[in-house]
Amino acid sequence: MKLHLATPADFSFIECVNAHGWKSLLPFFWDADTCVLSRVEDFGADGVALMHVMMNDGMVLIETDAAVNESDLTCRVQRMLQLDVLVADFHRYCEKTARLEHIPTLKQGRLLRSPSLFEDVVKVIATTNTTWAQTKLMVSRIVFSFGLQLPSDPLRRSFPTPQRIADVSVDEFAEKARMGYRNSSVHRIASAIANGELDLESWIDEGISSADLCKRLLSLPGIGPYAASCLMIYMGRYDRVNVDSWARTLVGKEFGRKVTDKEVHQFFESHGEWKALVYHFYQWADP
DNA sequence: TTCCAGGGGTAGA
DNA sequence: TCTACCCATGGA
Repeated sequence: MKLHLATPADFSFIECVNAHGWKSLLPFFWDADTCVLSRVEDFGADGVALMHVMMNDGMVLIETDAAVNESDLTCRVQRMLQLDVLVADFHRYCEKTARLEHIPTLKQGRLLRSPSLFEDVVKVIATTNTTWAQTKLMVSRIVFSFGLQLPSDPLRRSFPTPQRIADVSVDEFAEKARMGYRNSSVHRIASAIANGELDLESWIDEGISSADLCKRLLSLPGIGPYAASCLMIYMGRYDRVNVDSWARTLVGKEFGRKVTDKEVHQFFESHGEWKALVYHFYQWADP
């Protein structure tokens, strides 16, 4: 089936997909030559389908290899591409701020995210204290071990639901996912969702303050300041910078010396509610 | 062997 | 609030 979605004038599909590394984590597959983003998606009662997302005549075109619920499909793609996230105010701020002028021109500001907050949480945990190569391996092991097979190509699988992970013991999960000390965090979160103790997805649309949202995210096992700030970016909250080793490197170059996390935060302090996006799309003098 | 990578959790000061 | 230490994993 085919479906078209209208996009805001300040939306760029390419910039959204390329904004960070998520396009390289299964079940996402990004074909840079054709500019088609695809992934296997578990539509529950509608089954497992292969989804292709691309631009067509200024609109987002979604193609699936099986009939699925149109409303469900639309919601998932809108979340993936942050079509519901407003960036106009951020672009206006960038227009009058040094080293940010390129952002509205390129229509940057949206970041590819997973169809569910659960998947984003698991993937962010998989980025902590490890290399990007290891992150990709951890995520691919989760997908291949616990995701559902695509009927037309059993080698491709969906990202598992919390229930699929909760259905196995933490030892079995650890043996297959090999996420090190992160195993128990992921399994605990999946189990809490599966048994009804935790309703992660409801956090997305709740109109709570950034401070309260941050507290909630920090209450999750395996989620610390860095991970919480990353997840807040995906939820349209940019007032906390996700200080990582790359941020310390870049700000350290600006200062010409090693910097503390506090100094990295201070470096972005003047950008107020846009701090995290500024870090993400900042034009560094010597990257 | 040792270090460390897109940190988190904890204890102690 | 800060520092120090340990935490699995796997590549360099």
